[in-house]
Amino acid sequence: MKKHDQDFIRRQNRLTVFEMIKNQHPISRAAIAKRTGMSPTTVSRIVTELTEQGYLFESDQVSEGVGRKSTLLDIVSASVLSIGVELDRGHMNVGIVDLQGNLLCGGKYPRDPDESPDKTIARISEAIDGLTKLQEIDRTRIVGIGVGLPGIVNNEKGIVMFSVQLGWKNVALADRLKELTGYEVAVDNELKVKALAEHLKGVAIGSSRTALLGFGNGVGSALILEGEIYRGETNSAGEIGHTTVDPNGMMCECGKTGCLQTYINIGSLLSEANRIRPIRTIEELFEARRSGEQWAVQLIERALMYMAITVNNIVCMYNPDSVILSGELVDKIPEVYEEVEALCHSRFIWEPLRGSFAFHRSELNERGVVIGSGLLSQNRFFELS
Amino acid sequence: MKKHDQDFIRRQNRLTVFEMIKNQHPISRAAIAKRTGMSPTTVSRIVTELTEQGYLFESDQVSEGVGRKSTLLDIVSASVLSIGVELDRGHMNVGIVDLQGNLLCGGKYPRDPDESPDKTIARISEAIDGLTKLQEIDRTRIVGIGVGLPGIVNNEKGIVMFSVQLGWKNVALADRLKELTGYEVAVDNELKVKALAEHLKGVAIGSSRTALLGFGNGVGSALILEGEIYRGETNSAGEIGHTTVDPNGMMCECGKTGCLQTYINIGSLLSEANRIRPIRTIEELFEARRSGEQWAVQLIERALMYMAITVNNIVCMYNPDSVILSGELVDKIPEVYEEVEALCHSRFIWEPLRGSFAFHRSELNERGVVIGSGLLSQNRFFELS
DNA sequence: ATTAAATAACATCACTGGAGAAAAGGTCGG
DNA sequence: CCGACCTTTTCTCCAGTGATGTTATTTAAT
Repeated sequence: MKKHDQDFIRRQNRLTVFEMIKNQHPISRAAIAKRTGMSPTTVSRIVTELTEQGYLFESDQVSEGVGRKSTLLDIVSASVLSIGVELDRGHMNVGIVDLQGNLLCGGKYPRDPDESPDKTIARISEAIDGLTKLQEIDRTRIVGIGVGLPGIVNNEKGIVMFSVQLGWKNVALADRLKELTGYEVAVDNELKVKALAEHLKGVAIGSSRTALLGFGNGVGSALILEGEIYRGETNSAGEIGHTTVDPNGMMCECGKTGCLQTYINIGSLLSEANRIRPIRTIEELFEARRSGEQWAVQLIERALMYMAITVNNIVCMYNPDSVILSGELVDKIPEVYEEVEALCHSRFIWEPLRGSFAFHRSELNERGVVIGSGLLSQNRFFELS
Repeated sequence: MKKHDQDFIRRQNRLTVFEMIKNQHPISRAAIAKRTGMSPTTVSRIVTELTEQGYLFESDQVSEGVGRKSTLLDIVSASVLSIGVELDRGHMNVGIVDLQGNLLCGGKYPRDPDESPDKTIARISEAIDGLTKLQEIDRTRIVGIGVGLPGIVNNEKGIVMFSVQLGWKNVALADRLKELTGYEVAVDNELKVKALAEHLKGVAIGSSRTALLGFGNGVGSALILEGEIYRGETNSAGEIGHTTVDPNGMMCECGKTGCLQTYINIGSLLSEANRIRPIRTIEELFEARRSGEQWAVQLIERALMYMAITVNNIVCMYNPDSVILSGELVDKIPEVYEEVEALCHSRFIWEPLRGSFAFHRSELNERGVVIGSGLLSQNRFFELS
């Protein structure tokens, strides 16, 4: 129910042109006009404006057959920079991301799981100071900070509602970090920004409906619809960790029984494994399976089956065009992706939907959250400007 | 990546004004201007135009305190009519729906489950002829036909991909019906249009994210996002009947095991019941439970539990602001709604999401599909005009 | 006299379309 | 073989269209 006026048109068209160049560079003015349906005049005017603001440059002259050469336009990728932050229980990652989603520089910092929010926020700020002091970075080009973390986030107000992994509850992360650094801060759930990154710069470029699944210390999913993160009413959409997959199953920390996460969480798998014999890491567990220990075979096969079931349930409900598997389990253990995919295709996907989507493994891996957070904050910036 | 131009603005603003009057009638020009942010001039101009086209009329003059009286505007509800059709295995419903979602007239017609598509389509056409011959109906105001049916539908092309209930596969319903009647035809899944009806005229007015669940001969769900049906890639979003809820469960007709529908389908419940003793209808089954027959208690309680689990899974994935229960089971058996709601609130909804959504029972009941189909075709009409 | 609703006349501004300059390839006659 | 000429394409300039917004005016109530 919002009005539309000339200003809206202008901003929208500017954005359309900019996005098109960002995604399909290098490209000529004429090609943009053709593809968007705008008149060449309009495109030219917008391009002039964007060039003056330093976002674009004319990269080359190329002959398209007969006629005047077309001048190709390209993005000045360093014209907009943002800082991406990944917060997790035991570590944090900070990086500087450019317009094209490249990680210009970055660092990994350990974090004490019991660290207070204030301490962590201060250390993020220090890390940013450190990175931006590197000479190549033009600090005036930084438009904001994005933070991705596990847990439920109020993304509008930038508040971490609660995060089991961080041990946080009701932390006004955005406000405090903005106070400290002066930059605009966007906060969101890690899987949501990771999905955004894969959609914009990873394996799901061009997809209209991307579903990303994260199998790791938590279990979750995220959905990108027409380039936008689907959030739901309280930004909790995709919290599949507590969907019930077996009413007779184990007790979950949430107080229900048979939650999905009790079957495929790394923590749950390890604690189950330790009923048999001491197992420290998930790699050890898979090693035990490879060497044929029956209990490990059973435990892991059950987990893999539930992962395939989860893919099916996601596909039935979201009906996406791309499904991406990600998370520690997928990144660290090569067979997880392959076996889940095989299970899906052979048995667990409802037949009418087989082939309705592309199956991918995360391409950006552990850089996904940092890149996604950075891109999120850039998106926020462009929406406003 | 589409251009925005003045024409787009104009259409959009016209629609905005029209929608606002439709939803908040009666309302004055000034109030519309305030709420949309448009200038009074623009609103006045659009109102004049819509009035000339016969969609609006000035209903009353009301003094809002000091100052000139405001003239209230209202919808001419009969200015746009459409035909809603509900197709099901054993019957079909046809009705005429006005702008406000009122069912002006309608009829129920039996259908032979083995009837061929051509026969059914011909009978729909006859039924429409019958209804439109009623004198009160201004046939020139009818803008199209909407059809809702169980099954997977290609809504863009109006093709019924397949429908177990109707026994149809690859039927070009829209094209054939358009040929026969001359009207534009929109086709969609019954739950999707039912959700649309509840969102526009039923129990979920004003909701931004409505999830509707249908428990009946099939099991399904539909999601309305910001007033639009969420369809997914192949218009199959929300097909929860074949999400897996118990990998060790019963064989489903789809070839997988433990599909949700094997637990709560009316058909499945009856066939399970008949292992014990002959049971014809779902009412009989619930009667058996009320009289304390243990097998019936168990069977039904299991079903109710799975319904609650389904609500939880929907809530976790879609994170809606409203959840609507509908379908034959809910409509015919009063305790289903109450018990499922009780189960949800006491045990089955993940704690952080309790209270994040409103729980409703379908308000339009068996008229929902007819009304929704009619409104769908009206929406289609307004998008184009 | 003041306030609010509706309207009329005028102003603003984003896009369009046509004309024209620039630049390259193709064609054709000498 | 080569230069003149034509065609095609890109891009820009300028006037024109049509949407909304602004300001002033009329009407009606406190």
